[in-house]
Amino acid sequence: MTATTQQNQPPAPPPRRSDATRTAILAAARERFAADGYERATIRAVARDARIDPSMVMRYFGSKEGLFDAAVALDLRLPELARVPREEVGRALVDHFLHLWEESEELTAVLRVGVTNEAGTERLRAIFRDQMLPVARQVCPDPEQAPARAALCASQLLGVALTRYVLRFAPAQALAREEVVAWLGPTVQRYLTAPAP
Amino acid sequence: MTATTQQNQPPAPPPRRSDATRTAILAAARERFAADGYERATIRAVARDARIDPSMVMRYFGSKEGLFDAAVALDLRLPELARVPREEVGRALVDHFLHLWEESEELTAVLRVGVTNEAGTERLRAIFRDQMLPVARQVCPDPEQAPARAALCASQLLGVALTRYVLRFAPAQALAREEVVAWLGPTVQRYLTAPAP
DNA sequence: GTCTATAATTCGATAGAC
DNA sequence: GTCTATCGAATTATAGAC
Repeated sequence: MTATTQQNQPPAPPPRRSDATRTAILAAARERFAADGYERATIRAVARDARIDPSMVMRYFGSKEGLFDAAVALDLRLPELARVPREEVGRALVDHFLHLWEESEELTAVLRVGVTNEAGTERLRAIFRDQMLPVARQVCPDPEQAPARAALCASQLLGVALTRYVLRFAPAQALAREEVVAWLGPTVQRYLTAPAP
Repeated sequence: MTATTQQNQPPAPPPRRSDATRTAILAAARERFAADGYERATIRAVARDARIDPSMVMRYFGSKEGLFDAAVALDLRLPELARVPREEVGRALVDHFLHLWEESEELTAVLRVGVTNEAGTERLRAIFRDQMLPVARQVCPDPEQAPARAALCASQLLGVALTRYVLRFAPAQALAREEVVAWLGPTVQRYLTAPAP
């Protein structure tokens, strides 16, 4: 079945007939990378989950690294926080991150892969640099301190994700999301806006 | 050269002649697990670093998992903190952890492995349960809240180690250890002793 | 105790028929 | 676009000579 009925939708994405296969592969890849990390997430397993042939993964994405790059295009959607009052940005950030983490497996995938794969590490560094750092630059008093403050925020946000969603410490999972926000919100707020100690 | 001159030292460790090989293997294993994680840290590479034959590793430790178990016997030495005043335990904990992390590769190894290997995850959970939790029980006001407060501390301590020593975010590495202590000390102190929000 | 040789898998990647 | 078949390399683990 060829895509016959499309003549002019220049800005709209051209719906190729292979898009379904493509997205199925990517969804399966995210799941596997999140559950197993880079090394143990095999192309064969991804293909099995997507109910296609392993060689299709190679055809679509060229290599395992190409598959990872395509599967994890992480947008933290931090500009959504642009309109919260300056003194509430800590709570908002924590709440936003927890929602992000729970609504998709992409963050778990990139964290798990980032710990054992060099390309994954570089990806995490880029996300920090391009998405977290600008927020700190905008919020914190002295722009020169922005990198340090952003790094402190990242340490707490990644740390809670690590204990809650990757290592799954029982007491970390037992906390309700509102409790985590109430505890960590002031911490992140302080890292961003409090005078340096 | 056989160990001839030992007849009675019952409590003292019997210095077998193969101990040197054994410790060389373990040191190499820690290094490899810390640098590469579980999957990419091969027995062959460990043996090469220790300048022995790969089959010796199997003979000494039975399997790759046995090697990991033997290589990472993590003692956080937290009882050392028993005598610091209650209101300074936050700073002391952060300082202690940073020293631990910088003086050996064992913590990096167990964290990296814990993220992608189930046995490693279980090891990290055990360390949290047996070493971190008791400190919280001793310090925090309501013992019933100890697990939650210990989990919060772990999230910040593991988070800063993650960004500093594993992912190596540039701004996280640029911070001096004293700066990290000054920023995170109050955080951990609050997680342990401040009234619940 | 140490080493050689190799078994038994598993993986990423490729070639080519249909 | 999809699949079969397979290559070449790497791994853990074992068997056995010395």
